Amino acid sequence: MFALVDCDSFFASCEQIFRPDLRGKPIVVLSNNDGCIVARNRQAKALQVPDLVAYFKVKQLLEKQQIEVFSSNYELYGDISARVMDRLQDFATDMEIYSIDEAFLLLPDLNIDDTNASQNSNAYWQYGRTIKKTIWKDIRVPVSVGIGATKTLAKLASHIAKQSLRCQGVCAIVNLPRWQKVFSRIPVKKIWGIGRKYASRLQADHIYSVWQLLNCNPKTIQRRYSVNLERTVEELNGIPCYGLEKEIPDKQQIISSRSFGKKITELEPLQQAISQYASRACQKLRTQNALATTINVFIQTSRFEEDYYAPALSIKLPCPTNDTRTIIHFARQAVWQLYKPHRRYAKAGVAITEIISRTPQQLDFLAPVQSSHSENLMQVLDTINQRSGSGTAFFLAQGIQQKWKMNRFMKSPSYTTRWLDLPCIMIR
DNA sequence: TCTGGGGTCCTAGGACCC
DNA sequence: TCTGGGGTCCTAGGACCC
Repeated sequence: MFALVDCDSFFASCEQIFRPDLRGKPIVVLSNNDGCIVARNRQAKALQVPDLVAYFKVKQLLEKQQIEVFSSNYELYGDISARVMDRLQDFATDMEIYSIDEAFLLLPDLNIDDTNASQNSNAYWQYGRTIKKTIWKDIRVPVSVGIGATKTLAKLASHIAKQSLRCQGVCAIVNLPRWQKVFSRIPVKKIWGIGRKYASRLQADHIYSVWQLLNCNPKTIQRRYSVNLERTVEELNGIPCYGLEKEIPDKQQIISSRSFGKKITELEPLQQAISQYASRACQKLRTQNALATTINVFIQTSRFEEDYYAPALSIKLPCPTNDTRTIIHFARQAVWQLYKPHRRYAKAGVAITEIISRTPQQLDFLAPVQSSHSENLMQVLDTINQRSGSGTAFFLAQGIQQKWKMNRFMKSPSYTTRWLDLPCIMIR
């Protein structure tokens, strides 16, 4: 049996750990730059605060309802997540960390009588309750637990666990026929793997509820929709199509992008921002010991304004590399080409779209290779940032960070050409 | 004035070859 | 010049997830 353990409104719950006075009160957490709402606790949802809505649109509502608002703190959330995952290990024979706030657990055999479905279901429910109580007791994070024979059923169970108060945060789907009534009332779009588009196509075919989809012929579904949806139908019937994915696979692409707090119209700040993203992407690249062969650079004005301008440029690198300076160089060049003046840029980013692993064979094959000087410099950079916090060591191309006064550099006419790949270390 | 930041997989269609 | 089938590879776009 699989269990899906899902932290309840995770970011909000993390904030509450340090603000126990806010327990039972409505709170929301905002995205980067406080752009929009990314997490709401149960009380905030009850007050009709919508998800992923622009902050400015609901600011008044939030103030009127006295809803506490937090800027996001991803380092903190990562830390709490690691503690939750660590604790969950004790309850599983195997485990997959699915996202920052979710994990699939393969449950141990509970040694129960297979012929007695209701006893069976109760045993799993009790087990789920123990998980929930333990995580709350040890870490003060509320979780929901869904249990089922497949990942899709476990997901569905966790949805039911969150919806119904009677579940007390835990739902075990053991004997499918008993769930006909409940499944008939749940719309298909609540199923893992079914989004807006599939839901409306299914609706056009008069398939509305989970129970209806469960009773469809998988092969028909495959022909009419896709193999994925066919697998979903199988999984709903308790036939596993997906196992635990234990190993974290190396990323096939790495994206680093941000919306700006304030719109940018000038070229240089845009290039500094791009340099910043290029640097982050390279850092991620090096942690998986890989090299980039192609990057994609994009800049965008706001989608919400007229005359939306969102060009992108894909660049094949002359040789595979993970040297921040090289990627910065090409990324800046791309921005220079894409840039048009008199526009208000709202967002930019760098994506490393083609990645190769840095195996010895690859390096032999792919000459010329990075110099050892480059390797050493990147290692020093990463080590400093690991030990002293990210952003401690960087390149001048990324712009002068924090409160640094580097007027002499910045005002020099040759600043952009001569010192761009100069490494800098910030002294705190 | 202010509107997230990541990812994966599948499929259809075009280019090209025999 | 037109007609035909079978196959692979690549890419863009669509759909989904958190």
